Amino acid sequence: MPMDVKTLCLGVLTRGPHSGYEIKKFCEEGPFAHFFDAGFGSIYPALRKLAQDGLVVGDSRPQASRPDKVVYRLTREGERALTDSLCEPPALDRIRSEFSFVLFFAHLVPPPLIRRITDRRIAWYRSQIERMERCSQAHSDGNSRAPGVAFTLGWGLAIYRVSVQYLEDNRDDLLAAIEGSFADAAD
Amino acid sequence: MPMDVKTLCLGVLTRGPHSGYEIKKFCEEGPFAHFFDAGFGSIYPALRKLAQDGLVVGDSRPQASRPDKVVYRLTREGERALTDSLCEPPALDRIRSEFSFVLFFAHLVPPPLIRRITDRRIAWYRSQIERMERCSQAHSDGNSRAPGVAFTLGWGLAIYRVSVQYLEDNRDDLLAAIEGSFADAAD
DNA sequence: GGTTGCATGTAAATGGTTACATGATTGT
DNA sequence: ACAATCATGTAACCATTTACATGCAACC
Repeated sequence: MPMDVKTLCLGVLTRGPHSGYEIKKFCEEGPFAHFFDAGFGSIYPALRKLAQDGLVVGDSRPQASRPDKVVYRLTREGERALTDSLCEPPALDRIRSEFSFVLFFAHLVPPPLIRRITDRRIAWYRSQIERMERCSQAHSDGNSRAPGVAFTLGWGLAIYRVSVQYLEDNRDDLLAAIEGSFADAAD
Repeated sequence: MPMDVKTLCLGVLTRGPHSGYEIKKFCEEGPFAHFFDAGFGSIYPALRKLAQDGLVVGDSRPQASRPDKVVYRLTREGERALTDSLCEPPALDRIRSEFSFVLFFAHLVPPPLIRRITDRRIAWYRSQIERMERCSQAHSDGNSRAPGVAFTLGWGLAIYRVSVQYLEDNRDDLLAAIEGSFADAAD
């Protein structure tokens, strides 16, 4: 088992029992929203499969006027499976950045569009940085049981900050450079 | 067409006619080896599909004692399709980092293993930084036709450098922190 | 009255990886 | 002798995305 949504679920469940919905939330707002993301369409089947394999147990809690909430928790086998896969040599990161792709070919795109998407991306990074800082504060007091949480948060913050810095420092130069070449290309 | 291997191929081919093999090379060693990667099993079918759709043309060049080399070049329609997809609002980056995942759960992994994989990762980043610096020099002279190339390279370098920095600065603290908790967990 | 949040799930389609198949040449 | 580089491709499998389906409660 390399790193798929199943392993993600096992990981989240080490932090306590949760439903599929909550796992999704964790991927969006939690401390590692940055390097892993999954949709309902992959989380629910993953949990079901894990339950079949005995790595998690689902506890169905009936709710008024809502589908039953199914809270999953790790079994011994599940813990084992997770630690086993954590001990396997991690593969290289897979990054698929459409934004970088567009910037790479910036000379083929109208400059105002480059400006717009760059500004948007900077704003998005800023919002993420804020979220991560809040998250960081929430984790700083007490919870030293999982030092990796703060570690990866700090790393993500470092990357996001340097990215904002870089984009702000170099955006205008890039725009100036393509302003000429894009005009040429549109002959 | 969002960003898939087909779009990647179109992008590479703006820099001149190339074979599938060369496109793969470009993904490994070229200036954006960092944010996109694809295997032969996806590149060859992608090129074939693009050829069917008239976005590229393949020119088969017989070679002695080797399979024919098929050199593809963009058509007008292909250029058009690329610029169209470049103008679509880029999706958020998808990152899948097994390494970060392991560090997040560092307290569940034997500390020596954490040290080993972290050292390895730092070494890998270093090698990538060197490669990118070489790449950057190669691109600095003359080639200002595509300013986005240097821009994305610089961005990648900034991220890799800050990552090495962060990992080196915080690795020992992380190890010290888990040394205690891992011993506890293994009761 | 419309949107957001809670809460689960399925089915089809897409897209990509992995493993296989072939084979000469060059370097260690 | 063995590995790596060049060179293409297919087929099976796997994982994930997307779209669909349902429906109440709370807020604006």
